[in-house]
Amino acid sequence: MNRIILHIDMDAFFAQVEERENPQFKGKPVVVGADPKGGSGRGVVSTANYVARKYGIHSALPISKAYELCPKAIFLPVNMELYQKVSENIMEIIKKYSSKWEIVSLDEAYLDLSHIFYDRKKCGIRCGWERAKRIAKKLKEEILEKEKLTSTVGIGPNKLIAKMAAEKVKPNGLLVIKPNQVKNFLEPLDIEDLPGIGPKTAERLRPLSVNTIKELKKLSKTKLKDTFGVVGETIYERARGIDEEEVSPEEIIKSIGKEHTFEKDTRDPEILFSTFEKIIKNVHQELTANKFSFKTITVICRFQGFETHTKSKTLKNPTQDLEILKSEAKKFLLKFLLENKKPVRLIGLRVRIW
DNA sequence: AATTCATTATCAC
DNA sequence: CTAACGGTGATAATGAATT
Repeated sequence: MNRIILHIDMDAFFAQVEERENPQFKGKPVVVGADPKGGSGRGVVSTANYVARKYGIHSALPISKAYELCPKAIFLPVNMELYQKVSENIMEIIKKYSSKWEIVSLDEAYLDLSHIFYDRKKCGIRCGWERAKRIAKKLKEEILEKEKLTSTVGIGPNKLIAKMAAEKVKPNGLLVIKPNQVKNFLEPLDIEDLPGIGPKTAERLRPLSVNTIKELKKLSKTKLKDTFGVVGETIYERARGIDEEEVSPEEIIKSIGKEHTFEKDTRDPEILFSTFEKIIKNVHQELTANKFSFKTITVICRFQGFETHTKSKTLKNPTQDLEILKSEAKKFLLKFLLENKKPVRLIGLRVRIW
């Protein structure tokens, strides 16, 4: 079945919302994320607006580096409640454009517009893509009108192409890639532009003289499968623009967790255990609020130097008992401290839902 | 021998 | 000291433990 899939992505979402709320920020570099603390902050950048990006600041960049690149930027904490509220409004708008939608995150969604091929007699199959483009313009306009925020839309024959198209024309862009354009669109792109190829995978491909998708396509399915396993096969398909993933709002949570990075690495048991206690309670709270039981408990401990370890235990039977969670989790933390004498950077707890 | 469990690695947002 | 590196969640690989 031929499809028309739309992907919409809000431009520098968190930063743009902050700019909307504080018009005096317009034209200035805005960085939403951890507190830089005069250069000693430990977190990362959540979102940088496009002015800040000119300084080389981007998502996931350590906030200390961001501060170094542009100390005069406006640094703001993440106001998640605000973004959540704005996101809900936007998603309500998006959902009106097709009954087949999928919310990916606070600022991203897919729409399946395939129905426009059929639902108007006088419009033959030929004009489907033109109509999709009109719809996208309308959607972008409505969001700008009602929420005063710009977005970028990509349209393609599947989710993969729609997403990659949007990625290429940010910010405030609109790009339609029809089936016969997929090959030319993909081939010149860098391998890291392909969803699923991150820094590690790219690092292994570049020495093989594989830097573009065109070059990636020279590798056989067998070679990719042997080198990268299941992911390798997916990469093979994606490099050819093949993606059959449906647009659907499935959302089955499989695990819940909380973690915390300390301001300074520490071995102080008071700090470690009181923080861990809060984490445990938070996880349990989340659990009971959703009437979930858990069966597997995983404790994460990251030491100085970023050395990260996990310990996990699967219970005989699923339970909701806070006391079991507490005692098992604390046992693990204690073990970590006995096994490893380094100061602790992060502790975390995750449970697999039953 | 097959399945589950524990751990690490990688990716995305 | 020469990188800096959050929080949340998913999935896969691999080897060990269990059934």
